[in-house]
Amino acid sequence: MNNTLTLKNTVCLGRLPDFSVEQIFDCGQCFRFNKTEDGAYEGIAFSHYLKLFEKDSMIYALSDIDGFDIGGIWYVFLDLGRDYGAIKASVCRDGALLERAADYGGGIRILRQDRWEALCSFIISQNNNIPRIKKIIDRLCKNYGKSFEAFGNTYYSFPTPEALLSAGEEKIFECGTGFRAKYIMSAAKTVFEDKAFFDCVDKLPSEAASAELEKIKGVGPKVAACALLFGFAKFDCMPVDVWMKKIFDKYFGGKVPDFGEYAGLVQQYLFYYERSITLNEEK
DNA sequence: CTCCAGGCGTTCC
DNA sequence: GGAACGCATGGA
Repeated sequence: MNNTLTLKNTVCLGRLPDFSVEQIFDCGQCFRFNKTEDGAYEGIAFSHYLKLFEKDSMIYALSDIDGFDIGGIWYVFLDLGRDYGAIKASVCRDGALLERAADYGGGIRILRQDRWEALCSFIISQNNNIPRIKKIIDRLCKNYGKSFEAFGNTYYSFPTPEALLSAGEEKIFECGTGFRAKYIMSAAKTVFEDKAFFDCVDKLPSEAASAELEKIKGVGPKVAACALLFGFAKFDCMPVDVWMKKIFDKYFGGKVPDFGEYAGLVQQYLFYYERSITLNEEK
């Protein structure tokens, strides 16, 4: 990458409270961002390139498009308009686990991802691990996404439902999706045939929205919750999987607590906290 | 070799 | 209603 170009196009976002680039992109909520050699994170969202890094407690960004001002695509994507400090103060009062988890992952923001990408990505995530999920999505994008140039490099957008439908189930299977290929096709078909599908889902309260998504073959409560949290910013949706059930069993006596309005965010703090501890123990 | 990974559909009782 | 099982794949 051209260094002069990088410096010239980098914008400083200032000191962002409750904002950690590493935590945001390393907490398992998105699959198209990776750490660079120089410790930044870069990736593709909404068919554009974005790179973020921290220096002297300041956040810097590089993109092939503007959008960091109020209402811009990165402003929305990074959820810059939300006061996470206030949310943390209002939800984490158990004095123990939740407090520690929110403190540990306090820089997490729930990214407002593309709705189709979120749904499709978490269909792929089922019975799968994060490195392999990333590889599969990368293949889908390279094969069926639209290419574009940014800073002298070629990147690929996430494929549209139409592009995947045109490719056909066999080709999607060949990207390593396995038994999920038919699920991806059914989701693509639903979204392609009903242009208002996501807008309808968005208008529904979370429980009804989940039921609507679960009509798609291969979408269960977990995939629906992830899609609604990360694609629709429905913060009360809590993606409870086998992993989280173990945590609830360990700390809450097996029952899944009701974390209320911000259950999804609280769950993400817990997920990141417990997972990081486990990963560190393995090292 | 077996086991597991941010699950879900099917089949059985 | 819920427990058991298969599913594609690759890394540990």
